[in-house]
Amino acid sequence: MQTISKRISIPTLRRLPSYYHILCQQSEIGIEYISSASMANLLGIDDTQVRKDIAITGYNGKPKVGFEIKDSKAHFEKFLGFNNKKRAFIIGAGNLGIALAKYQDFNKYGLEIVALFDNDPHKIGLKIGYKKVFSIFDLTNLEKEINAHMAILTVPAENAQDVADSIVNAGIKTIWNFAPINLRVPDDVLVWNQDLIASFVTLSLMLSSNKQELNKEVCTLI
Amino acid sequence: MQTISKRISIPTLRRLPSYYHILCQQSEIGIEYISSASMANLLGIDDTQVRKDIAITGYNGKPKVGFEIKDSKAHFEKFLGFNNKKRAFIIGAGNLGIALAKYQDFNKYGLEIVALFDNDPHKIGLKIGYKKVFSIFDLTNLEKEINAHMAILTVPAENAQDVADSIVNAGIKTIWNFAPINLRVPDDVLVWNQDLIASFVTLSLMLSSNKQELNKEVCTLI
DNA sequence: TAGATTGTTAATCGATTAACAATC
DNA sequence: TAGATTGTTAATCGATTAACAATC
Repeated sequence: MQTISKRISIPTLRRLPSYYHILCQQSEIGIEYISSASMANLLGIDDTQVRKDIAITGYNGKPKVGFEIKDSKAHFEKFLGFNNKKRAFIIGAGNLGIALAKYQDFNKYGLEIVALFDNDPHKIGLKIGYKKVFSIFDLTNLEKEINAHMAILTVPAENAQDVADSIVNAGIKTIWNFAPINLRVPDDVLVWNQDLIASFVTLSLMLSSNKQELNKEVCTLI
Repeated sequence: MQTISKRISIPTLRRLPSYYHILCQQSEIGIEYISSASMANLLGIDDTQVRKDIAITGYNGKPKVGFEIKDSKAHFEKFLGFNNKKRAFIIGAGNLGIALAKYQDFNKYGLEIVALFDNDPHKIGLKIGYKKVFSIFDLTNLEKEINAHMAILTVPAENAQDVADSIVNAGIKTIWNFAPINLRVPDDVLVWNQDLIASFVTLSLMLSSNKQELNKEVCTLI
């Protein structure tokens, strides 16, 4: 298990997966080494940033040659915790909840979706792939049994606060929130907002207000 | 039409939708005024930030009372461009593409999804709600006819670069990219990454590395 | 060796927060 | 009026970028 000594800033944490994506892409085309300058160029950022970010994860490049792709890729896989599975419940078996439940790739990155929950009697008992849809009233019991690390909240905005309360009551401490709403939760619960509406609105603001500056800009929304 | 004099920073742009969410919530419970301190408290940020952010959109609060909710809500609706419809194509009629196509709320916020595209002959011709699935080969022609403002890319990572090339060739200048991959596009094309895998990875890094600091923290991922 | 690229320290830049006069 | 809250200027903080010695 990796021990992180220095605190890693959120901007850095957000960039780490991008480096991993690049290492994968380069690995596939059979390249052995890549420089921080190449990575920076692909991402539209500064090369010093790349070296600093990678350094803080505890990996070292080689002067003169750069970063060994296979080796650093393996390092990232360990550091990013792909083998350390996090169990999650999806709360809300609507279109988005089902789409996320069916998204196979999550597994490769350490996310194991174990079940779905809904309040619609017609949905309870259904199977999404191998994952069963349970009644929201069974959440507390199943959490006791399975001890999921997080709840992925994909219910309509109107119900999101009530459902968040149930999640908190069930003892789950992390909510990945897809509802376009500001949840009120106790201090020890982490809410990670993934508001696609806000994301779209921000994008369209960028388009209308900052158009002249967009060239060469690639925006990451994590 | 709103004219923006000062450039608005991306962190500010990302916070604007949150203020709107709060105004909506407060409006529903019938409150007339809200102070920047209350909003800041709900979002876990500083109240000066709230006042500065709102000021830059051209709205003014009232000393002693705060921000008039109905009025500022209307201001935000105009400023955030909800009535200025942006037409979009969804490229990739998989689970996620279909979920987004069925998401009614986008319309209220100015996003009009007009059609879907796929390369699977079994999907071409299907209707998702009122939206038809076209062949990816029809993209250029339909873009000439409809002039969509953006492409929402929801194909598997393996095909994302090829499909992005088609999107660029069709003349679309904005890509909202849900594929977990770094796209290469010409300088005049904006890529807005919405990589849910990277988002999950960042979240799990937060959980493992910064656990002690998470209290009271609410994270927005836009 | 010379040249390229690293890791790291110092400088810059910009965002956040503090302080406070202006205002209803 | 007094008190609360605003808008804004100044100070702080932290992230990004520049500079450069160390290294293979």
